Amino acid sequence: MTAFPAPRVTIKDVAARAGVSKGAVSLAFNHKPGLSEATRDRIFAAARELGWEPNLTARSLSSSRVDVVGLAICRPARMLGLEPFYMEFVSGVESVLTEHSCSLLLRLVRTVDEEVGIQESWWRGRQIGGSILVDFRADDPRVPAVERLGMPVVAVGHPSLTGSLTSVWTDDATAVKEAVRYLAALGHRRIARVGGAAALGHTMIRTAAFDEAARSLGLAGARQVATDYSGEAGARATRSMLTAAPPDRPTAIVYDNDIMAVAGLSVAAEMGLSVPRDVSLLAWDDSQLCRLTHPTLSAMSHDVHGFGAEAARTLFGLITGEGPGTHQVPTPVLTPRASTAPPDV
Amino acid sequence: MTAFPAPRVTIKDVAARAGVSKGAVSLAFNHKPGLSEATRDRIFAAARELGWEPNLTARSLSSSRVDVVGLAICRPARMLGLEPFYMEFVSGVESVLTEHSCSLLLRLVRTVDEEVGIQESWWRGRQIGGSILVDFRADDPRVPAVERLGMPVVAVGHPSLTGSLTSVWTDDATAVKEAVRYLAALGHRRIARVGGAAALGHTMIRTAAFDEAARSLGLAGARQVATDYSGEAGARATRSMLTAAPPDRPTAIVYDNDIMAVAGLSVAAEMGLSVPRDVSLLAWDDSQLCRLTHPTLSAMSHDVHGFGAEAARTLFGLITGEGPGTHQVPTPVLTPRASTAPPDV
DNA sequence: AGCGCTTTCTCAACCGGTAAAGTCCCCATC
DNA sequence: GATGGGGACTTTACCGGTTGAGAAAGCGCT
Repeated sequence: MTAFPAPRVTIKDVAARAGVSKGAVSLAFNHKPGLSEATRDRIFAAARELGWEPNLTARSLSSSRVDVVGLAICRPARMLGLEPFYMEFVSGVESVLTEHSCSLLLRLVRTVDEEVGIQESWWRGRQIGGSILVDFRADDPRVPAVERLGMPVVAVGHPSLTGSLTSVWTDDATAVKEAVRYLAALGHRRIARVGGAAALGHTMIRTAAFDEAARSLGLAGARQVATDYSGEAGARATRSMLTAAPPDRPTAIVYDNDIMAVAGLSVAAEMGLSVPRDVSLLAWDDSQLCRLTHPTLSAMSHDVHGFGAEAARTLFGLITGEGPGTHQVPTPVLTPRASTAPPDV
Repeated sequence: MTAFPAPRVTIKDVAARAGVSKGAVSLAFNHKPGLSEATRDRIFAAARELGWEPNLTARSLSSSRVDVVGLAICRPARMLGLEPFYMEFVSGVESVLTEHSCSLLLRLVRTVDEEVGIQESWWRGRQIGGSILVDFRADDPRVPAVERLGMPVVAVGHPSLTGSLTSVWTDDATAVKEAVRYLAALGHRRIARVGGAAALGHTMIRTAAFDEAARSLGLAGARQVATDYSGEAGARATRSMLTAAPPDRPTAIVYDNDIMAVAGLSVAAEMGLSVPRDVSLLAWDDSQLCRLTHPTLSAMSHDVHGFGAEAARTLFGLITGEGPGTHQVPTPVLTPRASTAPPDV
């Protein structure tokens, strides 16, 4: 990719115009002491007149700072488009990056291994100053890889999955238990859960928590399945659950995201079941979507934007020398709407 | 943002290990002639052993190539999360970038003016080799700005909006007319349209096309409103349209995206109206969402992934010296599903 | 043996900044 | 009146690559 034939202005031009050395220009633009107000002003004026901004490439070469952070997301494109989660997460990340005039390098990948390669390239090629890692799985290959590289990263996931990496996480287990307890308190005994991708760590955590909650509440009819997070999979899972003979049919279903819950809602409608009379549905992540359906979807709400922001903040802390640690963001809370009610006995 | 205290290996180390000069290493890694097979192999072996990859920062400094393209998206974060369009678009862009080992610099902005600033900074700071511009409006300030900068960009939008910039566009006007003709052919006379943000160029184009189609078909009851693309706005618009007295009430509604169509569907349900018997609904962009509702939503389908890919391809063409031009991608086509039917007279 | 031509590498300048060390000048101090 | 200490800049050496101008070596040919 070659540059356009545009006469680009450099620090030298600015220095010449302001009648100073380029060192002085550098000092001025980095707000370092050692320049008089007058000179500083002259330099800024010259820069403004010439439309100059420091070449970040050159800057990071000599100062070995890189004002870019990486984020690779690994999900099939088809699914990504739909999951409100990521865009909201990204927007949270950006909100913090912007304050530090830092940019986000985004990459969609197909596999974790591909991501490992990307992250290595980015880091070795000095393209990024650090990275945010999402979607951890058991024995995630990214953990040893980034440890080996000595690359600053914040891992978005439960500390049990992220090894020694600094992590930002939300207490999914507690949230799942709250969801189950809520449905049980409404009177539901046969509660089902349509989970996300089985390989993902937080799915495993939620699955375990669901089992535990069901056991501790003595819910014999609890069951759960893993999907791929897609609406189709959610619809399929719901259909399969709701076609069971009534004594086995769940009276409440918890979904791992909102897309699947929406799909579940329409499967219920298609089967002539009324929500919440015949079956209660509870979504996860609570994007705008949950308020757009009829009935509106009860959900475990989660400040995804804030989650992203916290991840970015933590990354900055790490890069500027704070030690590693784990940062917990608020646990998703139940937001009851119209899709949950006591079972119709 | 300072680098970690990691002993990073440079081209010099590789050269030393392979017993050659750094110029030789550079030749090898850029696949340029002038090296024997044997040396080339030795160099690659040394690089592999040391885990070296060329520092892209240094490379772009000396070669003035930048393997990064920019994309700034201007929509309130709240809305972004939901619109499947962007993530799908981005994934299309990425699919092409990846082939060129190029990365995407993403930024979410609040206003066009902010975007102008970002793009200027990116370009002047040599952060990007070019940019993809989306969401054009009338007299868009980005057009003169990037022309002045001489920055390679591809504008995603109708040529009438993008001035002299190379553009990639889809024929929304024809698609709108097809939608209206289809509904009219079903027998609808009172057709409404819930449009997107009025300030956006493609909304204006669709609005004009809708008017023209209605006039040419002699549909007296056609009407349309502009919204902000959000589900809430879609719900509000639908509610206001459907509460009109029956002789004025539209029997079919076209939406500018799928989120609003989903919202419209639930408003109909909430009002006790049956879709498509009492009212037909037609969505736009046709993401997975349209197949998840009950009834499923008829939609104007659009290969958004391919749209993004074409934009990226065009940008590469531009950067590598192809002249400007306009590239049209396929017009959205009608995909009838269960939400449209003849009106119930 | 001498000449020209390749092929294969090396060398050194340069890209546009940063940063540490150095220069100058002015002013206070003993 | 010499000394010292800052402030305000300038100089210069990098950062880690690329690039074009040589240089050394090998080879065919007269």
